[in-house]
Amino acid sequence: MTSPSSKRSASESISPPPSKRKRSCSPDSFFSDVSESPLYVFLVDAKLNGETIEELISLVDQFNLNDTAKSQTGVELQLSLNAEDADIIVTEVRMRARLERHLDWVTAKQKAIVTTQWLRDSVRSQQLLPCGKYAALGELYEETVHNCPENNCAVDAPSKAKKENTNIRYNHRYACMRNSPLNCPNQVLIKKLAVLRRHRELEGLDVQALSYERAISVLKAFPHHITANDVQQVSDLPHIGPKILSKIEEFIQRGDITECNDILSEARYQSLVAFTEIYGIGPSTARNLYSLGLRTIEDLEKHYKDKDNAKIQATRIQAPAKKTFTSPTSKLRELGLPEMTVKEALLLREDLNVRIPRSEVEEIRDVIMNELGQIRRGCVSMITGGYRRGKIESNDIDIVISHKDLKSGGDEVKGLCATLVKRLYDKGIVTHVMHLSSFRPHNTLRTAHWDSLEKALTVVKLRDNNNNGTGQKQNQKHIHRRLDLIFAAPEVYWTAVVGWTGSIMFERDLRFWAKQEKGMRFDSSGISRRHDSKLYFPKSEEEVFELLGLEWIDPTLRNADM
DNA sequence: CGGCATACG
DNA sequence: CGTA
DNA sequence: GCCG
Repeated sequence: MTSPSSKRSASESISPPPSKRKRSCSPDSFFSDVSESPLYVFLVDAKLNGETIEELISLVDQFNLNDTAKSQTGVELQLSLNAEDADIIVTEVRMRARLERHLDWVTAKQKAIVTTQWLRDSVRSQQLLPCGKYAALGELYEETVHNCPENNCAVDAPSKAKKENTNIRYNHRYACMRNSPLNCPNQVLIKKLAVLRRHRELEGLDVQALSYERAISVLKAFPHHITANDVQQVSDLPHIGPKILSKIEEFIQRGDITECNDILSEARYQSLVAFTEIYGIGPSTARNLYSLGLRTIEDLEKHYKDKDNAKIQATRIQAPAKKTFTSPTSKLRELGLPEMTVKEALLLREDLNVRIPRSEVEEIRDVIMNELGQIRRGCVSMITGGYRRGKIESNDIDIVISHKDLKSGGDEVKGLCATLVKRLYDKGIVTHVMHLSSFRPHNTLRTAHWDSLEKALTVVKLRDNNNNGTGQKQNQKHIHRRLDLIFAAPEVYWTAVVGWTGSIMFERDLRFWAKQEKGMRFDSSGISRRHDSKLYFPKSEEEVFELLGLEWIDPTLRNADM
């Protein structure tokens, strides 16, 4: 999968202007007579095995033998021997560099470049389908749509000089192949769809919630404001099906979505949203509390008043008496750290819902790393999460920590997580520890993973050292902040960085892509091959992407969530 | 019609 | 189930 | 709810 020879750079090179082979749009083509000039199809054999090639060739024959198909489209298909003379390029290649080994970029831009699925579906449906959904390269999406034989008679005249083609990777099926900026031209629409998504999630309709999440993610990468003219293009996007498209159409027409307003006015929705803002209360618990008749945060406070030592996990209403959960208490208790209770989560709620400016994220990082420096030398760290994706304000702070020494570093960081957290707690910097994991003992049964990651989910509050001796209470500068510390062995540092940079949808699709298309397993503590569990240790973030066969995407373009 | 990320407590 |  |  490495490309040794053709390391041609991104510059457009040499080749003469390719013969502009434009299909005729003469009125003749509208009659059911098959036009004299066939539609030329070029198969890029890269990544196709012999069996697939045979299949594709026989599909072409099948199309030509099908009278319905021929009369509906008015063309025959003809395999082309070179890309230049073709109208449409069929390929399984998904990346520019790889494609450029088979045809030059200037030519590519004048063709419709589609996946093999386009051919399959076109033949099956006996017509030439729109290319948008089948564009093989996101980078050439516009060109593919424009050069698609299906529409090149219809939409030629008003071809507005489309220039804003710099953010072209937006139509891929996987979020990890799209450029998703922090803010996009369709934020208003997305915000309304997010209400539908949240509603499905709160009501336990996880699968529908996921669909909305994906649709939102796709729209997040869409490069321009959607108007009535774009409906076709939008419906061609992946993960936009009939249901969600109809919502989008409603929004285009009315500037609003009825179901969204209905949901927002539901008392139940409002309560569930409020409940789940408390750390440790998710959709299921929220619904249970609601069914007990509780409606407001005040109701919750009253409800938890007596049993104020209730652990957050104990909030379940219908205890499934069968399973006796082993108390997840042990680790914290060992270190003399108090557990998180609902009561405390309620007290923290206000603070934790306040966004954290970048400067304070850095301030906290500095304090933490200063403390760490006093117990271990040679540690390295990176702030990941929303901060790294460029957010002006973060919900929490994620710091990935490792050691600069690739060889001895694993031992250097082993156990460090608990040690550091204990120290920070004793100093009053860490006020709460919601979760603390240590190195798992090597599991000989499931050898796919080994011990490599420690993490602590904490709450911190920095001291306000603004005392001028009078002891007067000034405005408290610092409030409680959520801080996640992730300790990674040096070999998996970059994997952890990618894994903790997000966004969530980006991560899910990274793993999904790795599984579906690469037979790999990705988790923040390692990358491995699925069939033999061979492990990989990328030495930079770029190498992580390369290993997974992905183009590197800048962290600020990984904002695939709302 | 099955699958949808993955792991841990 | 909740969290990342 | 959408995809393969």
